[in-house]
Amino acid sequence: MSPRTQQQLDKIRKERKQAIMDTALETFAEHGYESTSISMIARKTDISKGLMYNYFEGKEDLLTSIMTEGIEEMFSMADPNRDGVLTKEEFEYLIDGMFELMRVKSNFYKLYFSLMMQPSVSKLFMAKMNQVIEPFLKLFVDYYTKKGAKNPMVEAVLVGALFDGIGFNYVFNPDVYPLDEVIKLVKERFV
Amino acid sequence: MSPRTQQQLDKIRKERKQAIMDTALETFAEHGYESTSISMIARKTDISKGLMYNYFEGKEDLLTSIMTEGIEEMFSMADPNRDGVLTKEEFEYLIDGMFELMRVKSNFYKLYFSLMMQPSVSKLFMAKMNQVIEPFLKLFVDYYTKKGAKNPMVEAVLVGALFDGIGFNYVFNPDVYPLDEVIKLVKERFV
Amino acid sequence: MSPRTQQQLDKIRKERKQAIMDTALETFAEHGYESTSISMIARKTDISKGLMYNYFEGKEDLLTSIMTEGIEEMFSMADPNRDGVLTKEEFEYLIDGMFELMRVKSNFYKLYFSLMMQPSVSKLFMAKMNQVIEPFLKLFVDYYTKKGAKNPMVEAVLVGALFDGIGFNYVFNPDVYPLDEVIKLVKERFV
Amino acid sequence: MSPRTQQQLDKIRKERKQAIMDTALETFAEHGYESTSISMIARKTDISKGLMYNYFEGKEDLLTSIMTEGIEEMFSMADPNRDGVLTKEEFEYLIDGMFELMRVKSNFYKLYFSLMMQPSVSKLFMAKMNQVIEPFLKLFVDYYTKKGAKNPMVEAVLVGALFDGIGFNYVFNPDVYPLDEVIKLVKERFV
DNA sequence: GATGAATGAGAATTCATTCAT
DNA sequence: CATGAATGAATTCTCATTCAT
Repeated sequence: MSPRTQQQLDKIRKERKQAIMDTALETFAEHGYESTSISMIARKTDISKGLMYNYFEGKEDLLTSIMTEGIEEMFSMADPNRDGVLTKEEFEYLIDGMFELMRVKSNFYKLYFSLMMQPSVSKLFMAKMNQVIEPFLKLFVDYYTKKGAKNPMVEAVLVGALFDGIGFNYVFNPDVYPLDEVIKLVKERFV
Repeated sequence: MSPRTQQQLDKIRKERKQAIMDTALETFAEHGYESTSISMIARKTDISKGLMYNYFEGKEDLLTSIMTEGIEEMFSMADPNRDGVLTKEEFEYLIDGMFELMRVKSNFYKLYFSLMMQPSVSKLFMAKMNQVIEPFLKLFVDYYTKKGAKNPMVEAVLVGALFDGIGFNYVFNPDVYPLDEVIKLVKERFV
Repeated sequence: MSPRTQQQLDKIRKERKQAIMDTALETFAEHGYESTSISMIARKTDISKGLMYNYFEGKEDLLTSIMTEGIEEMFSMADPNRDGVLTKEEFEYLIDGMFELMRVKSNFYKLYFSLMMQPSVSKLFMAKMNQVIEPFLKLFVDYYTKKGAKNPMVEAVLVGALFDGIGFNYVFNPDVYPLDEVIKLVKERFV
Repeated sequence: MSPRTQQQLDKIRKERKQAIMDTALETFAEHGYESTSISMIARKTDISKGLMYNYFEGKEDLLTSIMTEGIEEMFSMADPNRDGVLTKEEFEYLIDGMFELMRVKSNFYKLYFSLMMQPSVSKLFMAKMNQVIEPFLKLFVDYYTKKGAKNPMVEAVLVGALFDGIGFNYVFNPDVYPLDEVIKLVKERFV
């Protein structure tokens, strides 16, 4: 047996780190951050408690890593800044993308929503999330401005609230929520 | 010398109990249910930890009491069942009532939202809240049916999501949120 | 209404004190000393917690009072020292008396046995109980000496153990224990 | 460097667990189950409170483990079921074994007796103990039947009470109790 | 890297006792 | 005399984190 190369080690490390984060996200989403113990995550990931601390500085670091990754992923997947202008088709496409993200990353959204509710925790992520949200808001404002809305800012805020509300309702009841039809209606009414 | 009369005792009990519930609601809303300790509440209410248990069976009972009271208040304040039919004016009035409630009881809403995010806790209140929400949903469906909407149910669900989303955004940023204008727009767009 | 006389007050006081002790004995016997709370006793006796402390200095004092009373009662009821000599008939009579006492005062015996098991507590009562037991033991020794037993002391000790054992088994299973037949056999074998 | 092997871990766990159980048995026997705190046991075992919960689910589990072990040990050491029949010699041997056990495991017996006194706890062990006691009782009944006793069952019950009583007296005064002579007399009188 | 034993701070809860009324 | 609100110390238990191996 030749010893593993540095690259192999890096790969293992990266994969394991991801495995921990995946399990943790799932568990945080299911039981909440506070109610999830490090032991639980370690057991589910099939590693020892001690090893967790080799990959993350602690529980909070684990949470931050998950959230950061999720936010970045959101940012990269749904980056709207192609040319800074939104056509009708692009708006619709963006809406689809957004809700598709919720479908695929529903655990992330669950966690996100639950963290937003705890101001003491949320400050950590608020800033980051705002970096994601703001460009969208700006796009919306531009869109409604161009459309000649009386108060484009408010219009944009309303759409933002709508996305949050639908997401919020959907991720906690994915099985019964009529997401597709709701999306269709959103498009009719807000695009 | 002589012991307190029953009335005096009742008064003390009622006031203390309310004081505890007020502090607890505030603290739960600020830090979340899990992250709030009984000690914290006791300290803030300026009573001993032990006394908490004279008034509530435990942390969960305290939470339940707060939520039950809040839900009942909500129910009584915003009871829509006058004649089971919603005119345009009544719909607008109802919207105003709803958001007024959020303004006044923003801590309750914060707590409500945060609890909904924690499956472990939420089951307790889901049922109760649904009793409150369902009649509204039904009213909305009727309203949109009468208005001749293609898909009244989806329309109602969308309004529900909108209320959640606005509430959610508002209670966590009450100072900067343009609530009045958003409400106005909701009325224009959804009534 | 004329105020109650001192005698009436004394009577009330005495009766109430007895009522507390009765309830306490019952509850201690049922749940054990440690597991019985002052609140529980107060509630059952239908008085306030505070009043308990008007009658007893504390939980331990209450226990001591109960035990002292019980032991004294035992002493007075089963006092064998008529002339210091035990005939066969008297021995049998004494045995009957003893077990009759267990039947009537089974709660006291339960408590007694359970306290004896906790050396830290028992020291308090050991001394007192020994004052009760010793004369009996002496009587037994005399009896067996007169009967010409090889080792009267051991004989007496054995009878003592037998009484304890039967009592112990009986008070914890009074419904199924064949007390009468066992007593009969004890007499046959040991008188 | 390298983590401990499974064997090392097993050894540590087994030893620690046993150490805790030993201390706990001693302390329960001395102060009673209720009056013994986890802290007390941890301090005596020279480990942290928290570690207790690595080895036992809680105080009750600790008690159950101790009792189960003790009962099993009793069962295995004093198993009378060789051929289901008891000769005179075997009976005497059995008596010796029983009291030898009391001598060696006097703490277990103390705890056993004290638990039997607390109905709240006792139900847990009553069943188990009866499994141990019943075969003995049956043996005794057979023995006395064969001996032609008028009422073998009562005879057996009496012997049972005697064992309890002697044990009870002995374990709480092992230094002064004339156990050997009492045993001798028991054999003379009951074998 | 990897393990899980071990710690210690802190959580919820209980309860004997005190005391203002 | 009587009440029960109030306290505070002690109890059981949890868990993030450390560390010897």
